[in-house]
Amino acid sequence: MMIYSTMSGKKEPFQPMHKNRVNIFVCGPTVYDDSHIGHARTYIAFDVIARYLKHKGLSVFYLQNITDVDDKIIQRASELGIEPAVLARKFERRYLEDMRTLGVTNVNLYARATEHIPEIIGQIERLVDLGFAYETETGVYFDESRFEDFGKLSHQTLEEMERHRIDPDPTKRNSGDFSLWKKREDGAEVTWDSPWGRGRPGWHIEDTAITETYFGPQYDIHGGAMDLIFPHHEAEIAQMEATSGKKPLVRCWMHTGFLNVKGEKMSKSLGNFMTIREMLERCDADAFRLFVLLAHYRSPIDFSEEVLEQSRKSLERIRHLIRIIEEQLEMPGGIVESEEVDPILIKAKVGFLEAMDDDFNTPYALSVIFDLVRDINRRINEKTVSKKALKDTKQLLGEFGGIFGISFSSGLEMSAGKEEDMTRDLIKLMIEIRQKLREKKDWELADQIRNRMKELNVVLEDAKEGGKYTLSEEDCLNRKAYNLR
RNA sequence: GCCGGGGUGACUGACCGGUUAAGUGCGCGGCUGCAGACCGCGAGAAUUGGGUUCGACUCCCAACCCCGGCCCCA
Repeated sequence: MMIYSTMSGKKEPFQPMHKNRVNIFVCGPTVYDDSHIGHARTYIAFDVIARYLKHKGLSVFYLQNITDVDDKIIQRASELGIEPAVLARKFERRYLEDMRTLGVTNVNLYARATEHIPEIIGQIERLVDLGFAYETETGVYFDESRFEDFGKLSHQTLEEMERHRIDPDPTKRNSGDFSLWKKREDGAEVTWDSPWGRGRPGWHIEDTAITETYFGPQYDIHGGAMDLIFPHHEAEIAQMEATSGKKPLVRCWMHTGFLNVKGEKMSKSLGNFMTIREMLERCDADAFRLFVLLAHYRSPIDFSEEVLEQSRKSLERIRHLIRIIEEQLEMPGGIVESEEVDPILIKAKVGFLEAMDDDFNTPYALSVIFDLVRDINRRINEKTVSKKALKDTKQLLGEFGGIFGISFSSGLEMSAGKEEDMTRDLIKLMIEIRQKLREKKDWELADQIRNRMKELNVVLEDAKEGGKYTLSEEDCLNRKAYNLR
């Protein structure tokens, strides 16, 4: 399996450090507000990566931090006149709800920064003892000039990075030195005791404190979006490699591309964002997952209603085949019987695995799925497919869906409450009546029924034997004009 | 300025030095009373200029353009 690493700038064979075990850490959110769909893109991508690694038989431990102490949280909380911790817990809960709705279910442990303060302090102490960090009146800083590898991830030199820093703290030795501990005597803020007085952790230290706690000084994969490469990940490398003396901190650095709107990065500051919640009000989570997977994880993707709608229709195409297969399987006989595994299925399976093994090429894997769908559709029409092959197809699509975290199943047999049972019976009644009318060639009345039903979101489809129906789903982001920006 | 990622058909978006990517949309045909779904066929592509090559969307060089990072950010 090949994975692209930001460090080397190319695809490298992936070998876990410990036999079958993969330790993966992905930078989590700062919980001061609802997450937007750009965050969702990254977390869906890594969810699928974790799912695939598991599918390969690896034992995956997926760790994510929750930044629950930070300037933005403190600021937002004071604006709202509530405790920072209350604010952080609220948005952490909402974030976790969003992830569950999106099917992002493979994180083994969410680690809060505030629950690792002793580990953070311990790591800073070691850095100070080793001479990589120093204390000033304002806090404790990492001395980048002491760490010669600084810049190796973002491929920059120290001099290059020192330019254009905005208002460096005057007590720092080098303008690029970053904060490990911020001294804060102010009683209103969130603070902890430390060897350097009361204060709170700097930006980067929580991640290495957390990963060291659960993984040790080295692990397999570190993920995040591209904007974290510098300075955040660079700082993590400096902190941990300086502390432990062991290199590299991680074997493989993986970074996702942005979700853009009209070519620009979606972000809070630009105001062009849509929260996950807003999106989910209008769109099936599975359609959004497909939208994300239709592009490679490292490529930027441009979000628009139109493309999301295209994704929804593409998903329908797959689901429709499953529906057809289920119908076919219920029909007695009439189809060629065979016990052989169909070559079409082998081709699909091999193609899918090859695509995923090649740096998680989900767009290509999807094209393999669509090829399979087309091939099976054709064979169903030609009546040259065995029931076994249909069962296998359904099973295989289920397997692919499981890796993508997308339900490809038809959705027709949803929870059947009494009312839904009755609705179904009523629809079937209408189909029967229409059938009689059609036999009498009363097209006008038959069409009228079909049109009226369609207005009620029940789409009737005529077929030789009777007829069938689907409940049409709302367009992803239908009608309601939703203005981005 | 430095670093990184890009420029592919109407839209989204991959692979690969020579063979159809794929999806959506569109056109034609089939099936249909019609429609839908489905099937078949089809149109349509590679920012520009050089170079390497028998042959380049794919490699190299240059130019142009876009996006991102360098304070915070998935």
